[in-house]
Amino acid sequence: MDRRACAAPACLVFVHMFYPEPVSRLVLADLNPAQHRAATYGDGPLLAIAGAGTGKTKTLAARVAYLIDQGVPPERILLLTFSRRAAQEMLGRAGQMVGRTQVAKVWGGTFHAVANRLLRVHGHAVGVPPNFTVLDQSDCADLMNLIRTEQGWSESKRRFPKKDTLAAIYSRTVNTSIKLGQVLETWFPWCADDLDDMRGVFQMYLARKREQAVLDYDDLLLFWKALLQAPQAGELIAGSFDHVLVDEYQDTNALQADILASLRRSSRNITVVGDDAQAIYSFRAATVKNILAFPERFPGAEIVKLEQNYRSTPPILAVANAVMGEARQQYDKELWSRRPGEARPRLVTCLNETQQAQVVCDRVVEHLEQGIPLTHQAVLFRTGHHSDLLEVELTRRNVPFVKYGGLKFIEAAHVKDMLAFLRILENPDDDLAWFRVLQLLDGMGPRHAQAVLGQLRGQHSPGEARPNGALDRFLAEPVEAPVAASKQLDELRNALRDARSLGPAQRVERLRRFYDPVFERAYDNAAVRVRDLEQLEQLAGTYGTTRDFITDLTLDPPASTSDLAGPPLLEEDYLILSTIHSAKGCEWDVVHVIHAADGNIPSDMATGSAEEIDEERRLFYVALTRAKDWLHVYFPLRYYHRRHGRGDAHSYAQLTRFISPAVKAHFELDVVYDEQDSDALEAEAVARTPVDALLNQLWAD
DNA sequence: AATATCCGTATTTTT
DNA sequence: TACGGATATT
Repeated sequence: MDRRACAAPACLVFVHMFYPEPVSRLVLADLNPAQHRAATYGDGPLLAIAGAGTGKTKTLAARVAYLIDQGVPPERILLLTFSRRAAQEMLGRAGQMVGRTQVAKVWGGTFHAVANRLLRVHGHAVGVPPNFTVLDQSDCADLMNLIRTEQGWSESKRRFPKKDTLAAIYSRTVNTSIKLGQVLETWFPWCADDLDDMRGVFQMYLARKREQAVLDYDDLLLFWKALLQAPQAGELIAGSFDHVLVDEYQDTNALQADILASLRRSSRNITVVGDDAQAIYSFRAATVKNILAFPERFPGAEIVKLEQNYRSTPPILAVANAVMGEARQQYDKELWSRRPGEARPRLVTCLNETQQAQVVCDRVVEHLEQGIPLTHQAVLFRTGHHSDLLEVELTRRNVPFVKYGGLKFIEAAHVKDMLAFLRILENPDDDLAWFRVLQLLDGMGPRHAQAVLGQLRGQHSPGEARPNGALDRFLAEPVEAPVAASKQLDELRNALRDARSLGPAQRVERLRRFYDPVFERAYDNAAVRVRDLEQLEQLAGTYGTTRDFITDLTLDPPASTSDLAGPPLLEEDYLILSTIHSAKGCEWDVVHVIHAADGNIPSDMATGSAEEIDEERRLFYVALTRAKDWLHVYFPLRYYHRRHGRGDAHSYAQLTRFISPAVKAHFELDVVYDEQDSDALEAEAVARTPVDALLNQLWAD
């Protein structure tokens, strides 16, 4: 049946009379009044404030389905999400309502992925060639470092910001659209003296990127914005979407808000969904202002609030609400739930990190025996390495797990190497890729690599269009290089020559024949890493072009190595370990939050300002609200310092400040160590220093 | 003189 | 993983 024929509601009723049940009816019957209002809102701007677990995904999915059902062509719907996973989830659900083939045409993905897609087609309008390659954050930092070194800053006596700081400052400036001087003053005051020199570095950074046809993450957004302002292309792109929907709007930045405004110059159909209480990405220049100012930027916006929580039991919500109730800024919503379940969240005080790891393992297994599979349980923590000890313990006990966040597949040196080969083939002007590849050869350090690169580029002064042909030149004529490298240089030449005419998977295969021997000498645990390369090769096989393969890999990197693993592994049951940031939008039956100590949550790195602490509080809130039925929060009393071989240097932790006495009252308090241990510990603490004794009293209650 | 190599140490969160 | 600093190698 052709649903697109029935555009008007009256027509739906008509269909209802003659067909068993029109799809949109089925969908909407399931929604509460607020969700229904959001899903079926007509034309014009719509702001949905959706608290944690209030069925946001369901509502947005229903809205997509509803729009399609109303006759909006799916390819004229743009759904911007925070991650690829979120887009897939939402479109998957919408697909169940109106059919997969329809939904497959919807433009869905992250801002960056959509920008990439548009720029491949329309980039010429803003001077972006279609074969551009994308720099990830560490590539940017590397490029900054290259310039930094060339400028002599690495040998200079004067302190000058390091590459990561430079990249962070640059990105912050771009994403906030604030002048460099003010950015330094506000967020990097210790670098304020370097303003002028930094300006020079950034100018060179820009010039380099342009001549190499590479874009960094920020460029994707900047050029998308520019594209929208270009006379013809802008009109064309803005006009090609009837509806724009944005998820997690609280975590978008000024640049993204500008893009949306440009995108909606004529049509006013825009839906944004978000929760100001869950804003946790200000370090990426996201600003809650976007969501707060939405009604002003899009006058006449309808505001819908989703407050009924379907995820968590009342006792879990009570804790979460109590934590947010003590926030400086008050949020005018409070979640409530009708879900059955009385199990109170548990606050587990452990002696130390080791015991914490053991108790977490114990409880995970208890829940497993109770019938809750590992995949329905998650351990959440503030930073990637917080799970180190736990990982060891889980491995020891043969509990399989998958870790999200932390060190990613794409950041592994050998994966970056392979990607660099592919980047050369895709975009021979990508000097960063050349630089990396050349240094893999024997006797080739930064100096020689630079020299070879100079030869490949030919005589060329900055700013001047370069003759296309670093790769052609490399394949055609020998280069001057250290003797030690000459044999490998020939092999590299052959590998690149052969690979050029092959498809993605065959390319990786051919390049590996060159790379594997190099790599086995370069890295110690080569055996483990080889598996990654095999997986990379396999993954490449699922792509039609190398271009798609490598951009996808940089824009939506697999969150964990197991993302790449084949079906057999995925069918197994495994525990989820995740940073709280990566846990956004997810939910589990059982959630274990570990390291709930001040210094970890809030992180020591983020206690500089009241705003930062507020964000840490929201982060803790996000962690708590991931739990459906059981919530365990763990707190180790004692932290050992980095082992220097001697003694047992340690310090005493304080329970996170976000669990105040009032909040604590909502918890079931678990003591998992002997009273004796605790007494001994206390005595020791008292004896050690008066300061520790004071601290000790603070949590002694 | 220019690189390569080894060692110890620190590292927030991510598109 | 990347760095700074030291030493070894060409």
